[in-house]
Amino acid sequence: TPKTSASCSPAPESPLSSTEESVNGLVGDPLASQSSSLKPLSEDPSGGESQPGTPLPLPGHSGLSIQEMVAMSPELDTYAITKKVKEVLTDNNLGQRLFGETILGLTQGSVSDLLARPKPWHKLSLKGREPFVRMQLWLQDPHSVEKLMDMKRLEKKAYMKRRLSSLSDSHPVDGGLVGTDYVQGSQSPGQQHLKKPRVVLGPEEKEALKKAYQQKPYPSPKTIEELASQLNLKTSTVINWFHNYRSRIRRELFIEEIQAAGGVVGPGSDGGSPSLRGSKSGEGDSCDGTESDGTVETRQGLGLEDHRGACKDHDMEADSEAGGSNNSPAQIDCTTSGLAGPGSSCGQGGLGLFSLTEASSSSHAPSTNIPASGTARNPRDNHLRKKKAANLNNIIHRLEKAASKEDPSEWEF
DNA sequence: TGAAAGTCAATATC
DNA sequence: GATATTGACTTTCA
Repeated sequence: TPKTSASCSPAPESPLSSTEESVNGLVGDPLASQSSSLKPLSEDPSGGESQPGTPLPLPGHSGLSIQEMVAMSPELDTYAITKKVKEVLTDNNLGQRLFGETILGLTQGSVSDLLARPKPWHKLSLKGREPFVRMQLWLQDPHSVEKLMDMKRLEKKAYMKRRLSSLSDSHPVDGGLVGTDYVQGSQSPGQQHLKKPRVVLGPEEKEALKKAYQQKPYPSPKTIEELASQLNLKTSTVINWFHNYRSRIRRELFIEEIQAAGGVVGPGSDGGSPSLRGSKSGEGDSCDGTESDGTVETRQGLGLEDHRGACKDHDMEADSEAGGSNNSPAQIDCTTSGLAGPGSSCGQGGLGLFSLTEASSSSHAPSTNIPASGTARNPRDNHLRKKKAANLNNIIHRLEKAASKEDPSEWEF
């Protein structure tokens, strides 16, 4: 399946060894031949306002759909691609919105997210790879910037035109109840119903949720309900928050791994051995890896009382390592999780498991005996160190759990 | 069926 | 005004 191949396949495609190669060196690449066939930017009769979700149709000459192209694509260096795209956009004063809507068929927020936190190729599903293939094609198109500039001009022209006509009509084009006032979708005004107001969690609520997450990245329904009632939130909000937080922490860690590896993304460079990667059940676990209790931590997790002894009380915003790494995203800092007892000290036995990461980030502490509260030269080093420690601890914990089961079929990773 | 992935779009921030 | 963040939702997948 796409997902399986994305996360577990040994990357059959030829790996790209460097940023430059991956961005510019696609000679012989199936996609390279498509580069010049990138569809000219549609000259939208409506005034150049393309919509997300209706990206430019793809290169026509081969008759390949984007899905087919994605499937055919060799492994791309997503980090290098986004870096290059950001560069080009900045250099040419092109906005994310225009780029997203025109080239990728995505909204500005999605583009921002994608450019800031690209996931490694092998972690992406086919769908997730699509924007990167589009970006790659765009970068390869010698007229890409030119076309986008044209589009920008067209948009500006259309905007001015509308402004003018609205002024002459003396009623604002943007007036009325379009867009933000109504639920997504284009109902006629009569059918429109008011949007649900966006929930904005307060700092205390976020803090409490983070603490709860540190204790249990996968809270039981009971825990969720307790959290919801104590924070006066809907359970769906709490559930969504956990989903989003897990997902975003995971992505943060991808980035960190990439950066720790020197910005080169290749098979394995995200620091995960395939055997450890992509294990759903193993990804991000609770402190004890079970859902058995789910009661005690709730009150503590809400920050209603100090629980520094249980899980480290640190700012998840600044160091989201509690989510673990891409190996097992949700981790608890081993220094305080209570798991770092005898036999599970941070780093012990983890050398091999982290050899890839460590090898590529020699400036960091050795993978063994990672200090609890890092003495790293800068917060980033410290952050990374803690993250690795947490990751190691989690792996050790799983190994211990597995070892405690006699029947190998019961082993859980 | 639950979790992850992917995305939208409102809102915050720069 | 552009970009970043994030709650909510849909789709995909195991």
